[in-house]
Amino acid sequence: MAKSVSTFMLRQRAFLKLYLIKLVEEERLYGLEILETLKGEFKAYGYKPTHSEIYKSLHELMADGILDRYRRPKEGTKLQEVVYYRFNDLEEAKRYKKQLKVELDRCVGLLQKALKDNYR
Amino acid sequence: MAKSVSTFMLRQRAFLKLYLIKLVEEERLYGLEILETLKGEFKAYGYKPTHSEIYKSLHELMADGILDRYRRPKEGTKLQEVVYYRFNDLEEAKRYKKQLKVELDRCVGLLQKALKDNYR
DNA sequence: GGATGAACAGTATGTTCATAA
DNA sequence: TTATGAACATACTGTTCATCC
Repeated sequence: MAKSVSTFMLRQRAFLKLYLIKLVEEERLYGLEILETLKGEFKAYGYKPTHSEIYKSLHELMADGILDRYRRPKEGTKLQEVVYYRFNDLEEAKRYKKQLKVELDRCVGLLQKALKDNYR
Repeated sequence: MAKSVSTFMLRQRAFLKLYLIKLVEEERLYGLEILETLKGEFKAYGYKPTHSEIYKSLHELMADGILDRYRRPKEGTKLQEVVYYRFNDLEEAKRYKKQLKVELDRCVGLLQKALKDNYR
């Protein structure tokens, strides 16, 4: 059930989902940790995602069947439960990544065309 | 009265305004001719602007004080009047272009980071 | 039918509120 | 206070409608 691709630029949601897949591959983080990690990553690029976009992106990845979630006590503590994510369908995740590559290339091409056409 | 810059990606409207400034510099075209020209330009990039985005972008450039408009019979005909555009404030146009350059560079940087971080 | 523009509708995304621990 | 999520509000953009040649 692929979303129809936005015609002009890729949407923030799609961009975040790509990074969420990467983070789930690499480390175990819960929602707000993910948020802080990504804020750090993108700070130099003037982009600061919000908690609600992160959660919505995670939920969308679950609706896509790519991730699922489990509750577990936060590292170090015994009491507070937080939500972690893992892959439900790794093949689907790979397919999503591959698709995003095409879209990212297209968008870079469009923006670079604008730079070429309008400057110097 | 600059619009606050979208944090994630530049908006379609801003992108179109940049190209509209370029077209007004280069040739005299009215709305639907501009639309067809830009459809041709971006076809290879999977982007197809709509007539209503073009008109809204033109109107916004007038509201910004950058362009103004005049009616004139369509080339070749005597009867039908169409709307052409010319610069009202060329300095402001240059300022807009300069600002967009920064934003385009930022966006390309963000997308290329995503390519670098997520693929090979 | 071509040209311009406005109205309307849907979607994308940010801000605020609710709940729990 | 931190964590999660939903609700709400707004911004962006595409589709449809209206009007005028």
